[in-house]
Amino acid sequence: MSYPLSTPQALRLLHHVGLAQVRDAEPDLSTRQMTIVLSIYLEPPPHTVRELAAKLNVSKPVITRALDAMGKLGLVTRRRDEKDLRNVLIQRTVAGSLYLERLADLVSAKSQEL
Amino acid sequence: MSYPLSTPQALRLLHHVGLAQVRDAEPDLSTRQMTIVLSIYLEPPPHTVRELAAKLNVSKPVITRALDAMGKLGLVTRRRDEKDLRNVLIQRTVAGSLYLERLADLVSAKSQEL
DNA sequence: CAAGAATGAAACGGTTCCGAAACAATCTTT
DNA sequence: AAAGATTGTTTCGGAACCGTTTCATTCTTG
Repeated sequence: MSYPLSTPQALRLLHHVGLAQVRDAEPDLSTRQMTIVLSIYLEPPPHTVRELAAKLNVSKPVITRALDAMGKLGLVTRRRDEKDLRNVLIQRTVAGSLYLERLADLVSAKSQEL
Repeated sequence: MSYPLSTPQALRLLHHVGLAQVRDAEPDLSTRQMTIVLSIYLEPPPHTVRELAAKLNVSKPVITRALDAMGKLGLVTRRRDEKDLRNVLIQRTVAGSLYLERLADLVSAKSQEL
């Protein structure tokens, strides 16, 4: 349980996270990509292209391409659904978990110091 | 003063903010652009291209182009420094303040509910 | 089993972004 | 005043992303 962040505290938190992302030469994810990864890791599976497209209010190709890019980074994987071969099930990876864990620690640490 | 956010809470917070950004058809800022705006509004002026480039660890053209884009959106303005005409002073705008205020309210509200 | 619906991916053209190098304007140094 | 340094912008080719349309595959329905 935590008290709400004040408005300036909220902005400083976002600033800090952004700075860390930008400064590291890491290929930093776009806002869309980041939101997609978070959806996959925070909400219960199974995840499909169609579902994510609907939830984010974007077209399906946007999701497909984001998955291509993030798959190349090893943050997610795709597997065909054996129950319905039209579906593609999006799966988590160890690398993706580590990535988000580091990110969360960053946010958590900064919010503590505000 | 607030207790630190737990790691999953921190990720949910980022997820929520990302979702709001992506769903609104608003031309959503890139991570770099967002970080630049936050730097301009959170840290004391004056702000120059050179200073921002150094702080974000990116090249100067990156800043120039981001300022072009965000200037078009009305989030920032540029003015030449009269003391040293080589410098460009980056300035805040009303629209930019409103934009960040809405964003901060979003973060603040969500952090409260976690 | 044939026709239509659904799913995800690929193709296409246009826009935006990037890094590196080159540039114009201004200041500083000698 | 001339040479060099500094600042921000522009240019260039290449890469990434977007929205729309089209496609291949698979399922569902009549």
